Amino acid sequence: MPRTHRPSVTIGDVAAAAQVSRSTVSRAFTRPQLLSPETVDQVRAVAARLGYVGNQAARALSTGRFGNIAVVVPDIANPFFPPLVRSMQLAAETADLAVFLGDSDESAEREAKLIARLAPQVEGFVLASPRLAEDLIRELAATRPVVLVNRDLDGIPRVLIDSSGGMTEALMLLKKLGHQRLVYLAGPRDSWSDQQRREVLTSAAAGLTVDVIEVGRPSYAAGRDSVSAIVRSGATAAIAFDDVVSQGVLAGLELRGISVPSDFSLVGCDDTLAALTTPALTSVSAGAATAGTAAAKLLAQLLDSPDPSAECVTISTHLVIRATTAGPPRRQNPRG
Amino acid sequence: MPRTHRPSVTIGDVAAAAQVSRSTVSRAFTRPQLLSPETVDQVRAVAARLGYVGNQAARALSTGRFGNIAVVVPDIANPFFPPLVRSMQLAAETADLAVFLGDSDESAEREAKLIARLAPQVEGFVLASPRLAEDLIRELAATRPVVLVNRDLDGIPRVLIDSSGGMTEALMLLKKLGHQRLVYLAGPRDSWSDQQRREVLTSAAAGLTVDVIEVGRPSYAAGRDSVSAIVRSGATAAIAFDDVVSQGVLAGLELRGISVPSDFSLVGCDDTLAALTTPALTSVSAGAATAGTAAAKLLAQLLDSPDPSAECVTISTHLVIRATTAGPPRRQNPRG
DNA sequence: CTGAAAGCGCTAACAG
DNA sequence: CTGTTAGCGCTTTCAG
Repeated sequence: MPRTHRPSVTIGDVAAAAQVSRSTVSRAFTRPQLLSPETVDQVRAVAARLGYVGNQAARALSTGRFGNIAVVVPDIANPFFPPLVRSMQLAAETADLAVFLGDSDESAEREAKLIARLAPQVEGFVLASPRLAEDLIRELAATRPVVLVNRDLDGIPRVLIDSSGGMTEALMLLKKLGHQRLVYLAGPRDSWSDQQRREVLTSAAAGLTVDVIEVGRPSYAAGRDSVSAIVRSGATAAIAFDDVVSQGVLAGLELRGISVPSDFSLVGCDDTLAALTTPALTSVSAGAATAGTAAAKLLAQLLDSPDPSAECVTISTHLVIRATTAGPPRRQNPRG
Repeated sequence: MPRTHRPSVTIGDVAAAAQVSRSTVSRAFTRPQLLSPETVDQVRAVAARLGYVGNQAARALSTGRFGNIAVVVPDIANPFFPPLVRSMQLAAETADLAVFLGDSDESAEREAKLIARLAPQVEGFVLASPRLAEDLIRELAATRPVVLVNRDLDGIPRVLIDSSGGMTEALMLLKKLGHQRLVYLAGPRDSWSDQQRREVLTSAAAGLTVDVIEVGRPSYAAGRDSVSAIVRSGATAAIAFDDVVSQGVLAGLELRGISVPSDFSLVGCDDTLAALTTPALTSVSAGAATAGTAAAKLLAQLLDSPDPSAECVTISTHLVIRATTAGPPRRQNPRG
């Protein structure tokens, strides 16, 4: 039955070359304990020589395991995610897991579609900053292992980057420097990170006045355009939802001749761009890479033994002080 | 033979319930034209009622088609790649293709491993800036459709971002501004982009003197550390292999009290960070997103009809002039 | 410890 | 138009 011809080396080829049965080859990889060490070595050597790579689809058909996971992010072009995805992929590789990437374009609907499309070939999901409704996530998680990143759903394994440490430090620093009034440039409302940051800032303000300015989808332009509102607020410092927004603010400030940090202080979040720019930004570190590794490991472990006890790993943050923070200007308002 | 039990409804269940053969069920989904409309409707109705979802692995095993492609990049954390990957994934989605992501960590060896691992579940590859040896790429391309990005291998479909336009413009601008001596901060030798840029700069120098400084793996630190060599060269302007290096140079320059652009002019490449920083960088646009879309479309088309004529789409570049370029400093110190 | 044989769920000739 | 049949490449009882 001649069909689509795929010239790849199969388990049969290896078996023939090694003069053993197919089963033996199979066992050499999946359950070497059942074979004599010499056989294992020999078979593996032959396999390596031939460049044999197990056909995952066939394996999956037989075992129900695909050896694939999917990571879906709202926007891979957002500098927060690449390190996350990267470390996840590297960690997945050591568990011999291949990874699908889904970019939902910040849309819950597209996220759902992606998940549905990927689900039949995937053993588990890593959902990074998912925009999906809680019940849909729970529904998915009932089906197969799901690890959340930066979304706090009780009972579902998750890794959370806890901004509160860094945020509090930022608050303290600003206070110590003498600022009294600041603004938070808030991110998307359905982002857990934003909710957390917002809460820390408004509840633990430590005697400072902090106004919230909504910038919507975090972008450079959004940051730049928020400057007039910042100036209007009379604040002498700002904390931005992320470094991209922060850069935008920096640009907007320069445009108005307000210089940082002498006239105005600025703190970003995530430390994605912060170290790479001039001036270097003060920022709350995020450890996205750490989170990625943790998520992959958590998922791999879940696949091995579907542990019902949902783990939650928390990654703490701290403030990295660079060049954009200083005391408030002498005059009451920076060029009002 | 009781094995891993997967409670899912199979084609057989549908066939039984609908009182038809398995083939009929199969055809109802894959080639409805071959069936009477009533049969199709009936089968589909039963399938829907039972919640039947085709098993991808089985389908793939039988047809050799997975509906999956893979994109492998040297480093997804390098800001050049996320927009590329993103647009590719979005384009792939419209062709109903799911995408695997591989990060080779700039290693040809890991790249080969990833490819081998992914190959059995993938219909085609997009290899972005592959570090792999030419013969290995050709070997793979003989097996299945492969689209290259920024690697120029005759006979293999590829999309090339042609820097020469932008580079030449940069040269012209710098010349017009009065610079006479500049340096090129060169990237990795096995990068096609670097080779191309290097050649344009050294061959089309238009009467300018251009020295080449090797920075190795392009990074912020590499750029920053190259500043002493730049100063030593006596150049009044630099073109960097990419924006990350460019940012590093900017930082290194500031550290020495050399200000940009009044004392020194700087041009980056790829326009990845350039617009997001303060000061905004003059940079050669890259159109990574355009390249991603083009690559995905090319691959999708190749999958439909394995056209032997290897297409090569070229994306042209231009210079985006921002704040880091100006004329060379005056010989004498300006007044006071 | 190793081989033989029976499928996993699906599709694709090939009849009828 | 529809059923029969023979696998895709792998794992896994079950014998030996």
